[in-house]
Amino acid sequence: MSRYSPAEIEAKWQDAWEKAGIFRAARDETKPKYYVLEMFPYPSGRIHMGHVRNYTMGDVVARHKIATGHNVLHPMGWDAFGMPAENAAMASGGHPKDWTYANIATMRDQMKPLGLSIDWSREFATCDPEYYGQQQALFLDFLEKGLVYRKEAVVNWDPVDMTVLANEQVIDGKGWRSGAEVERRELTQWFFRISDFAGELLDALDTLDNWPAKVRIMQENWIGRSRGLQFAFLLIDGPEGHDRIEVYTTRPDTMMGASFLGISPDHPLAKRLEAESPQVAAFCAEARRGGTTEEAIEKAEKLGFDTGLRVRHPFDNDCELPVWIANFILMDYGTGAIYGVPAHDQRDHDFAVKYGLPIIDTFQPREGAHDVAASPYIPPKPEVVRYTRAIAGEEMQTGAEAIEAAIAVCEANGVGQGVTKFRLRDWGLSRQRYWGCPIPVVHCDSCGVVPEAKENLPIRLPDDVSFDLPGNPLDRHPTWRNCTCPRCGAAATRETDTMDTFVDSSWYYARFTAPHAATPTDLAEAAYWMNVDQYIGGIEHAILHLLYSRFFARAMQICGHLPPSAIEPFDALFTQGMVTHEIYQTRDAADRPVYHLPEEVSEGRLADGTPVEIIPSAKMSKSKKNVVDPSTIIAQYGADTARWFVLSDSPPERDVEWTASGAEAAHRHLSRVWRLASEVENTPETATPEADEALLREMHKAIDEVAKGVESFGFNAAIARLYAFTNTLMKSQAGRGAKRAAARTLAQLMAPMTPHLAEDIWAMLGGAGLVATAPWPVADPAMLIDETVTLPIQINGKRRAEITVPRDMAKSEVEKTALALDAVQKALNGAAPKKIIVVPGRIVNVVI
RNA sequence: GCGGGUGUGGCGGAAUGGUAGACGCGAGGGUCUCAAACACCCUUUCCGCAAGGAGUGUCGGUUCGAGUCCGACCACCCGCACCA
Repeated sequence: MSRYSPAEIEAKWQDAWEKAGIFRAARDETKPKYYVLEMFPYPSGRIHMGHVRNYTMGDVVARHKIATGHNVLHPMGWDAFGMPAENAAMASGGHPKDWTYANIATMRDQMKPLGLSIDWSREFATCDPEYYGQQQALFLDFLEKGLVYRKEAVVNWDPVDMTVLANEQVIDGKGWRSGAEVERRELTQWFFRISDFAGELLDALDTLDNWPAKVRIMQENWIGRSRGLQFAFLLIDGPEGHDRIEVYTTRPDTMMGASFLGISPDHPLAKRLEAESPQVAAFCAEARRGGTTEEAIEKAEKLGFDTGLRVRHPFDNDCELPVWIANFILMDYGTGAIYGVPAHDQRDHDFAVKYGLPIIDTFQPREGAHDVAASPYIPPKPEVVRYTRAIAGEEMQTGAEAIEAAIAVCEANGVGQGVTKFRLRDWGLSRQRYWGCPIPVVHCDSCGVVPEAKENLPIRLPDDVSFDLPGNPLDRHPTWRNCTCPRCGAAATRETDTMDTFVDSSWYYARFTAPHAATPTDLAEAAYWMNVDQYIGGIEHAILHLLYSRFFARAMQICGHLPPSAIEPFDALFTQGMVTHEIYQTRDAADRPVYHLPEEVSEGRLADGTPVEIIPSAKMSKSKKNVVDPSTIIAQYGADTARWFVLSDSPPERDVEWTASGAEAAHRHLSRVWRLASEVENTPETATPEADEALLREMHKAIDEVAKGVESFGFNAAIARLYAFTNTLMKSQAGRGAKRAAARTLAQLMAPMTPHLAEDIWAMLGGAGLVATAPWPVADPAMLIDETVTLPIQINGKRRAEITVPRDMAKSEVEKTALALDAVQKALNGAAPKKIIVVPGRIVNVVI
């Protein structure tokens, strides 16, 4: 073989790794453990470049950790339940199970040629009964501990997917998957008690130092803690059973400015009135409809209905406030009722103006005036204000101080109490779908809802189902739901709802530590391997998956399935950018856009010569046809080229644009490296000691900088450094020994990124064993410091000259040398410099 | 509206407060070849023939020295959004 032949060497080395079993993980107390995990894929059909980028990053981390003496766990599996499988079944008449497992087989076959350091013996799919059976066991444990419960609730109903969605899965009033307008329905559903953990999940974010700040902030906002006062207004002549309205406010300091009371159309009082009055019913129907329609319209239109009822202000017996039903008040936040202070709140102001309600100023800024009739006065930042209608001090700093003072006064007067509320609500997990984990409970006429007995797990999905009708096939299955009550033995029916697929991905990381255990986890294995030291995936999971997983780790710990140390499952998180590509577009006869695959376009034209419009790079997507198939690239250039390219060019957290020229350049470079290595043995033995020394110094610098890049997710910088070192090596006049050492080190440094090429070179140059397990090279600090340094000479901060001097030359000597320069003398023009700054080894600045 | 982020050549991007533009792409020129492919070499921030000057979104500040720190602004991107 005389030229770089990736197809040959990649198969060869993958085989060698497999035979050596070096990626198989086992507990070993003598080594530090390292668990690296990439977010497991949904088996949608084929892998895409985004997967390649994600798994390559994880592989670089894993291989670097192996080389630095860690016991590495690097598993892979499949997030295999979900709607697309059912949709495919509905469209083509197949079975979701067949579709899913076929996709898994395809994608596994596509992934293996990438040469990832994965322990495939731990592979599982969440749709394997062995996995979801353990998930059912977890569910039963959660049920026993009160971590999951059943309640009737208004839920988000996706009319297209015909299932319920969690709040987190509703984006802009639309289903996260189907994009359909979400409706509100009242159903009895299962919920995880995640809101009980709201405070803890929020506080613990502070401990996640190695998570991106962005993700922590997003979770913080999502959990949404607020501090306020909850109290009641007494109703005057309210309907029977309604003598008070509870409200929650974060601004009790402005309570004296209240001019109306608003309740949600879903508030119990509103419902009571609705039953009595067709007018109220009509209004509430209108208001509810508005709740999920186009946001822009909703925002503009505030709708209110005066009930005619009145409440008494707790601090002013003479003050009576009207009770309105308003469309902007949400039943599921706070108490579903508010008091409006138009003078100090934009929303209340809009409402008051529209319906002619009073605007009562409760404080004014000390300087200047503000007409609250025109717009509400909201202090831009905490400032001292004078309360004209105060419940605490007359003069106070707005913000937290005023609010706490007002709460204290209210509590002292028996008006409510200070409370902390969260935006986060319980996680509804019931889905009216087939292709998910069955909820292991039965409904018994005499015993009610009964947990399934653990020995009956897994409750398997039936295979004989049809998808010719919308809705849940489990509901219409003739026999599957028939069972006996685990408690009384009478005939009973199974729950036909399945679990949200986010449940599956909320604990898979723990299952990987003992994928074949007869219980959800094996505590000894979990204690050894957890936490995940480095988790890598997309930012799109910043809230849903990562928040649910954090809840699950806590819940599993309560049930004894995880050790206390695993309360936060992911020590470090890295969110990688996407792979993008230009979009090639033409227009059809009706001027509609037609997209073309990159391989159909050459020099801006289709094969028939039609020019294409080039639309700037965007995330690869099948609909825009701006995709390249990893398997095609591997066949053309090899996996190492694909790996090298997705890591180069852009920082890993940012998007990287896939270009044909970039891929070719990557391949060209790898060919050059291979050729360079293959020619090292032809290098003459003799060379100058200076050339050898210079090359070895460069080698140590490369070791130092590449290691820093690899350790800090600076893969693009590490690769740039490797390019530079390769260029140096190619031009070097050093002798065979020095070149061999340098090339071998180059192989080691490249091994995390291009493992096959690295093995081949390593073997070629007589490296012992596999480079994958060879100890990572260590830079000699002495070799990082040069004997002479080139110092830029600045005059007033502008570079004007440079001098090359011995590294340890005395400051005074450097100063003297610099001052003697023509450029400096010319600038000084006979005068003495005001000041000379000498930073040893760095710079000289002459101030004139 | 609230929260967060990012602005550096034709492009992707490098730069512990110390030579801005590493490395790659693209472009231009050249060597090899009958020719091409492959490979290799040189140039490539801008203005200028040059000497030299300007330059990291804008305006200010701190500093001997600012892409980097501080303040204000502009632009773009992302997340959340009638949350009381």
